[in-house]
Amino acid sequence: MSLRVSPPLRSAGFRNAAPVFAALGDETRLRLVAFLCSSGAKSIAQLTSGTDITRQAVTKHLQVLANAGLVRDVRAGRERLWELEPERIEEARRSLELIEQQWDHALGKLKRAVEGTP
Amino acid sequence: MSLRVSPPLRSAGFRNAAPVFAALGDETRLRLVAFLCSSGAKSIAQLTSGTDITRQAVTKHLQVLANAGLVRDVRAGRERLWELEPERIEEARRSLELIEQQWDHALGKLKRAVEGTP
DNA sequence: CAGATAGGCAACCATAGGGTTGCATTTGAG
DNA sequence: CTCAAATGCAACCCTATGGTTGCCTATCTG
Repeated sequence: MSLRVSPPLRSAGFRNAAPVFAALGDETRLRLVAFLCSSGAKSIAQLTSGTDITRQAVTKHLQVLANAGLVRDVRAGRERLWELEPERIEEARRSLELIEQQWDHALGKLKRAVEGTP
Repeated sequence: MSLRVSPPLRSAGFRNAAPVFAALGDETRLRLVAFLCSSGAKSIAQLTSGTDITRQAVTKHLQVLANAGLVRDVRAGRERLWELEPERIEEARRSLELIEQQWDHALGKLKRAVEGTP
């Protein structure tokens, strides 16, 4: 056994999902994402305001999110607006969905049998 | 603006999702999860075999996954079997779903208008 | 019992990651 | 033109993290 993953998971380009999850695996970044997704494009200063961390820290976080393809920047005059890139979120969600499906396929039958569902 | 997230996202206990994403944000751990989800419970030795890393490294990864609630261990004689805990996967998936919904709510109208959908 | 198999514990190492401070640069507003 | 706002760049700090090696413990199996 070589941690060989079953075909459906492999074909899904599962390994590519790790950087996205890693980017989402920080509370500050998760807040940034949540904020951006509900409020549209914001500048760095706007995103920093109300936080207890520095503007540079926020910039770094945005950079991480950008490298993961979760966010995109748009220059607007002297400010730089950041907005969400929902495709990657969707990709990540689908990856989790695939895992769940695989799980159901491998063990769900037993579960269904126990629960008495035909 | 204080990175104040909108009510639906807050009520979802969004911050709790960060550790789960962080745990999934490593390729090795992602493989472990994928493998466990498709093959059921495995011992540490089984999970290590076929990997280029050490058994102790695998143990550490499993510990991280366990701390995030993604996996659970069951003692069986002299070996320790690890199995997936799909609830957290489901939680994480729902978090992403929420973000997407929020995004659609905030900007989807514009999108739909552009695409000519009534 | 003896040996091999499965795992636990702990120290140690190197690098990445989250944050900060300090200063330079671009650009909108008077 | 001048100044303040919005960023960019870079060095630096500390801790977390992925990984290793070495050794000890538990437990099947013959």
